[in-house]
Amino acid sequence: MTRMSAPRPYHHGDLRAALLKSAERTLRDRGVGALSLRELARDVGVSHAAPGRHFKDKQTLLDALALDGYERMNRALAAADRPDRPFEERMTALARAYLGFAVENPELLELMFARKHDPDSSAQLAAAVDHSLGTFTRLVADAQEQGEIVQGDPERLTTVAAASLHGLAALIAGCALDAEETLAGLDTHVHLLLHGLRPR
Amino acid sequence: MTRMSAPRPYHHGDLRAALLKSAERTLRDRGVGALSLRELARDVGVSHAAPGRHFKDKQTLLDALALDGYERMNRALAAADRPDRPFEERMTALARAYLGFAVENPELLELMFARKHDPDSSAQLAAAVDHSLGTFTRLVADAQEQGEIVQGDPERLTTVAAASLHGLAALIAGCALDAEETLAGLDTHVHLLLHGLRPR
DNA sequence: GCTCAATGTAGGCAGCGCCAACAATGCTGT
DNA sequence: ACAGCATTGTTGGCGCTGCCTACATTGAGC
Repeated sequence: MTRMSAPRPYHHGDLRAALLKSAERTLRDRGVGALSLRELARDVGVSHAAPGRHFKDKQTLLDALALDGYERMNRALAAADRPDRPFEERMTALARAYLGFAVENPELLELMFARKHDPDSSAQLAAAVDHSLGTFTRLVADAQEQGEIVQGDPERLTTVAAASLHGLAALIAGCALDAEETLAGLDTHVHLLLHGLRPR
Repeated sequence: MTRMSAPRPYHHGDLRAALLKSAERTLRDRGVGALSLRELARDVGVSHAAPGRHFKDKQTLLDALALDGYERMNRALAAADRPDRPFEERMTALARAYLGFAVENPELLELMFARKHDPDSSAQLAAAVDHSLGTFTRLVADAQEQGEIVQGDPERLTTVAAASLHGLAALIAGCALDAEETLAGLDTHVHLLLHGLRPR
């Protein structure tokens, strides 16, 4: 019995993961606008309705991509943190990790910070965001304890730092800033953030 | 001759403006994802292909919306600037103007900073971005001249300030920050930005 | 007043997301 | 062992979309 090119068994085995992987690649290569469930199904080699078994919605798939993005980013942030180092060094390392992720996954970042999410996913996404912010909040709290930064509502200080970094990321993603140049000047940027724009 | 409810003349008169106006409303009410050229045509009362006479593309219409957004934003920034005032006051006023615009036009802002633009529009959009940044660059240059802020590459200092504000805007747009709360704490935010996080 | 460019209309095409009906598969209890 | 059933994949179809082409109407310039 010659069977030509071993047809895939009726059941894929791990279609959900395969779809996410393929979607992640398309997202990176051609942007979120080019993502289509039907093309995704073709790429993976299943019928056009198969993805519907794993993602009730296109939005649900996008949310799953975003969640995966948060998990990777949070791992990167955790790996970059050096709690035993002085504040500025820690902050710079975290900034580098965050911006590195942003530069390499601009479309994904856009998805992660998009305002539209399925209600079912938003709880998990909110938790992931909290986890990311938590890394910075911990840093701020530690630094306040050591007297390395000013007192005051730690949440506000975290916001100042996070907004600065996220702004850089967003400007890079929007091509308003050059990625390499920004990364090269990141130490100075963080220094200015910590020491202020006013002369001392 | 009774003509019932005076049918619109064959030529609309200013279809382009009408389309942009209707699109802006839909964008604000239901987001960019809900924008459809055909629905737009129905709303304005023309045939489904009429918009194509004024916008070669859907992207071209989005770019036109973004450009209009920049013009309104730049007017708001220009109106808020008070060149005769001290640096911190000027910066706070600009920050308030920018964030006010961001809070009231989150979807539009997303469009303005989107990475995908038609090549024909991108020159005008780049000019509009430069105009926006120019307001801040001028502020930084003035302040350096007065010795109110540190010396150094003014472009870098502008980036620090712009990234911070844009980050706040993006976080608000992504619902990661509460709009009113952020606006209420804006003075403090700018103060921290200027004076740094480190104790003096 | 004729001509022509500009602008609006009608119809059609392929692709999309989503849905419902059906088919193949593998798990589970007896 | 195998019947029953939930899971997962397939097929077909609906209405929508953006875009294209051919045609109709209009206003402006000669």
